[in-house]
Amino acid sequence: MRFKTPTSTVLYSIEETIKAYRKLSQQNITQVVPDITLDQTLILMMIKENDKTQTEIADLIFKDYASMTRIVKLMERKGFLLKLVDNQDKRKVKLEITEKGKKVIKKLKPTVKKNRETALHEISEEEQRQLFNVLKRITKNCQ
Amino acid sequence: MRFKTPTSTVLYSIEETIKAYRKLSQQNITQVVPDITLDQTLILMMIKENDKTQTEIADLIFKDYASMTRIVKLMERKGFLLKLVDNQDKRKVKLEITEKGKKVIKKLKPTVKKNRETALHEISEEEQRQLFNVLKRITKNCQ
DNA sequence: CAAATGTAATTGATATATCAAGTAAATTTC
DNA sequence: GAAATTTACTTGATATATCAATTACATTTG
Repeated sequence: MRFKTPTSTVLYSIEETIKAYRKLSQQNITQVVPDITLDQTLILMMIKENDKTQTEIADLIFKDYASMTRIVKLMERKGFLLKLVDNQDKRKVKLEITEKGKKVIKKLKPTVKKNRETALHEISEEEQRQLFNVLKRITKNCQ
Repeated sequence: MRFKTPTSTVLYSIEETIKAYRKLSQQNITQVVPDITLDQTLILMMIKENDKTQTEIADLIFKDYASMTRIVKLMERKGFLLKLVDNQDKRKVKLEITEKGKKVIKKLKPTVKKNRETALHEISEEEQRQLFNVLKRITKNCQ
């Protein structure tokens, strides 16, 4: 069998797609809140949903812990959240959203929703299920 | 309809999958050639297949031109390739693989092939086609 | 309980992503 | 054919990715 050119595999469509989606998302987010990134937005939303530590949130959004530390530092600097030491276990960091952060979430929720709808326009539930299924299997193959 | 948590969308499976694949690929590449990245490997392989300019190769692998400039600079520093000015159009950069670069390609070709096979293990041709199809539609939706 | 081991997070070094602004060469327009 | 526009690439600034090494605290073991 001939060697396929790097971009002729479906794996590169995956890259292409996620880049296109991230670009769209960032552009729309910037129009509503100019000084926040897509990743920061997702982190804010994840904090709100749970009461997890920094590391647990990192796992949820597939971030390396080192990246997470740095993203959180920037978010703290921008006043979106506060880092608090967990009193039960002083190694752990709890993240608390500031008022500014809450306002940002409120403003961006519709944007995030719209981005997803835009991306998944006319992709049926069944197709999404299949996509999810195949992606999960590929992920497992890689682990 | 309730607002979905950021990670409950298929869009985050896409991120998860590509990260897992890149990690696997990088680990296997490093075992064979310790000082090259996955992106650099793909660029080398794309140069070999075509006779394209730097910008054209950037487009093929979905790289921003600024990123491409920097990646190419590092690759030149490591001796994998040379940057040559196109004499027909002096704005354009042609990329030439060095002997060292050629050896690297030869060594890594089986690794790249194996990585793809690992990732796509037991994903049928039909599933790959469908995956490709849906991903392309999502990409278009985002553009 | 002191030593060994494990865990959560940080830091350093290097690579890549992205946008905006800039440069130099080529092409178009008037 | 000089001025305006476009094209190919570069540079600066900032954000994120990744691995390895380190720190601080927690838990386990002997």
